[in-house]
Amino acid sequence: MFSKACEYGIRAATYIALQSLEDKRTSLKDIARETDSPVAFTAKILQLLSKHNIVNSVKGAHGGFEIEKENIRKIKLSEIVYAIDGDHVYTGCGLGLKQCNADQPCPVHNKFIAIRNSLKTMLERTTLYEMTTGLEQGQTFLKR
Amino acid sequence: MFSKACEYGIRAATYIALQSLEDKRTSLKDIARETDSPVAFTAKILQLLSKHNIVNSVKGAHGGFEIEKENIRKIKLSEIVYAIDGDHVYTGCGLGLKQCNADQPCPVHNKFIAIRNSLKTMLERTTLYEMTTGLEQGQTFLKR
DNA sequence: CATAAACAGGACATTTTTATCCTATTTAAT
DNA sequence: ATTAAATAGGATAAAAATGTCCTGTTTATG
Repeated sequence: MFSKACEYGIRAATYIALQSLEDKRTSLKDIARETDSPVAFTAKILQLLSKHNIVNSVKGAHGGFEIEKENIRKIKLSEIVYAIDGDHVYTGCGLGLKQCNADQPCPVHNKFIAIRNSLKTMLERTTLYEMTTGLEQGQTFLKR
Repeated sequence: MFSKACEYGIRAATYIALQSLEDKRTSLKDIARETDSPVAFTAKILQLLSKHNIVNSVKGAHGGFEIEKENIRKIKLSEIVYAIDGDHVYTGCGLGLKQCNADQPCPVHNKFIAIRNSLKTMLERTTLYEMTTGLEQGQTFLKR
């Protein structure tokens, strides 16, 4: 569904959100450990998320990553996916045709549209905040 | 959604089905041309589909690929996807966790399950025959 | 001011996916 | 029998994705 980079990105953003809710800034090292992701690769992805203003990065000693509390309930999964994987998930043809639309559709155009729309809707409706609920109580997990 | 190989595979199988409905056996060369796919790569994919008994390959002069007519209405898209991409589409965790299930779910487990189930159902319900309708009349396309 | 902790980013390495090439084998037709 | 048209399959190449390393810069703190 998503690239590895995107999977790591969602997990990282979720962990940062969880920490930010407790006013804790968190370091790359911690993020990678708590999401079971490769450190240096995660660094690249966080740079991306930072450039897209999804996370704030703070340099220097006591630096790290954080998300403004008020944004945690605003940021949607769709924004993270878009920042990392682009809009391919939403727009690309299921059979890989370059040109595939209502006028010149592939044989499964409409069926794929339906699936993709539900995926799109889901991603657009799911907030980072929602992602964090359950993590504290060990009901959901970001690694394993 | 699917790998390139799988996209080519679905397009190839659909074209072969279309030809087989008219009792025409079709060659790799034709398939690749009519689905705008790389010839040699398509050959590999057709070997896979042949091993999975989705298409029949006939060697030698006047050889090529075909699908038994009675099977065209039986073969589902899900079988083609499974032959090429395996079951990853259905089973893998949306956030890439190795272990993700109802007991130890990732934060979007249920939401992904829903999407994937609708994808699974769609693939299991769509037959190769259904893929071919519309191609003749230029209502749907396998290239472009 | 010096030091250590932390991110930024370029360069490089590895792995996977995609794609090509070549030779062998099969088979119809002359 | 020979030839030409096909697929099979191993080896190789190219491209993309994933992952690592190193140096530079920033910043809090002693």
